[in-house]
Amino acid sequence: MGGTPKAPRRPNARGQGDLLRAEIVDCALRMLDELADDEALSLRAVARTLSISPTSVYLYFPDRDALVLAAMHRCHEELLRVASEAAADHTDPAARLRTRILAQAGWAQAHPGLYKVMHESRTSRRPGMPFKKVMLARTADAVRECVEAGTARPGDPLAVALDLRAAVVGMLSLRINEPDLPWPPLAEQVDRFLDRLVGLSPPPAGAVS
Amino acid sequence: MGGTPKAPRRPNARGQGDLLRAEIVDCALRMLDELADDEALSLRAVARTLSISPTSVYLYFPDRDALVLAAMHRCHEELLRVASEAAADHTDPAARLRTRILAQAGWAQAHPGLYKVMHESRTSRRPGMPFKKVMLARTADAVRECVEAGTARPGDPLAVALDLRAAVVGMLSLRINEPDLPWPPLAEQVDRFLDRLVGLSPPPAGAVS
DNA sequence: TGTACATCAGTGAACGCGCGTTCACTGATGTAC
DNA sequence: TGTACATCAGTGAACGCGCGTTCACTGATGTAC
Repeated sequence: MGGTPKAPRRPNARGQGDLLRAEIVDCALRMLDELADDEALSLRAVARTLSISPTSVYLYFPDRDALVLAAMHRCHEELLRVASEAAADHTDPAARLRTRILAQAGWAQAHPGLYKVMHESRTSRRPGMPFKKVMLARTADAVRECVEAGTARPGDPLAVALDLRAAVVGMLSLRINEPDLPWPPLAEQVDRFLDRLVGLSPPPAGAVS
Repeated sequence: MGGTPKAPRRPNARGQGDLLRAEIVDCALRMLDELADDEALSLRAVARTLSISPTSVYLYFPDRDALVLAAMHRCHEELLRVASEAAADHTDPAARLRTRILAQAGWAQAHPGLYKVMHESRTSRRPGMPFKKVMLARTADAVRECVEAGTARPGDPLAVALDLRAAVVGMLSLRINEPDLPWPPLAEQVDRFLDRLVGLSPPPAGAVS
């Protein structure tokens, strides 16, 4: 995937031009996941993979940059959705926080390249990409719920969330960048962070791994 | 720095050819720190900055890749040296561990681009770059000293070091990539990680900020 | 029912750029005789 | 003391490549009359 061009294609039906736009974003996301580097993605490579002309991309995006931003925007939304959907399965605040973290971690392990692009790339630091800020705010909200429910150690939810996110982000980054280290099971390490940094007691039983 | 070429230069004296090699590595390191991306460094840009011909680089490195690896190798050694020198100032195991972590953090904040290149780049993941493994081993040794001295909570030093490094690496990565978040003072956050994750009591008094 | 025309989705050739790498070379300096 | 020569540090021109972007274009499909 990403290197081998698909078969030649027929133009989309009249009025269905935006289908190609979605395909371009899709393809860019797949390639970004493989490249793990937003600067390495080339508009021509995307076009080649889709068997379209490079100029066709300009029908939907003013330049290469806009394509990358569109891809990252979609990724951002999907990641927020994954975490929120996972949290919606639970009513207990502690389980909600834990599941949210595990969902993010699962997504990161499934899409390590995209994780790097979203968290570590130059483009992710640009204005208009408040990605990590939103993630932090969501984590802080989940921590606050736990504190208010009395299941977490009292404290400033934002400060606790900063500690927790640092630990989780670092763990994921190291697991991706240094997979050969003797990593414990992911859920076990996450639970230790929740216990030590948030003051959350270990969960009752099995959940998402 | 990095963009403006220096004045034209005279050839080094006979027998002093390796001086240029050192200058090339130096320059590559400065540019890597600015670029924060090993793939973005071009051999031609290095030559341009030093006012030498691109072909001169080939006198000392077989190709662009070898230049990048040489730069990262030097960076690796310097980072290890910084941490060890800082630790050598103390005999108390807890202070040694704390100072080591703070030295690494200080270096990362002084050289954010190089930090990213060393920790997050594609090149850093290649065989022959056991950079993060060595850092982890040093941290584990420092933790072991604390456990044996009874100043840290008993436990497997390697597992504790993995947790601690995850938190520290994530904190540094987030501080670099998302400087606008409401970060507490660095030493304060490090001490909290040492307390919660290692079981180390807070230190007596002031130290490196 | 036919026909002119607007609209739509997409193309092909060409541009200038910076890159890594190659090759044959220069000009100063030391050394053997 | 002179001179031929080897060695050394470094250069200049050229190559082919993939890139982002531009421009004028094609060919099918719907619509107004």
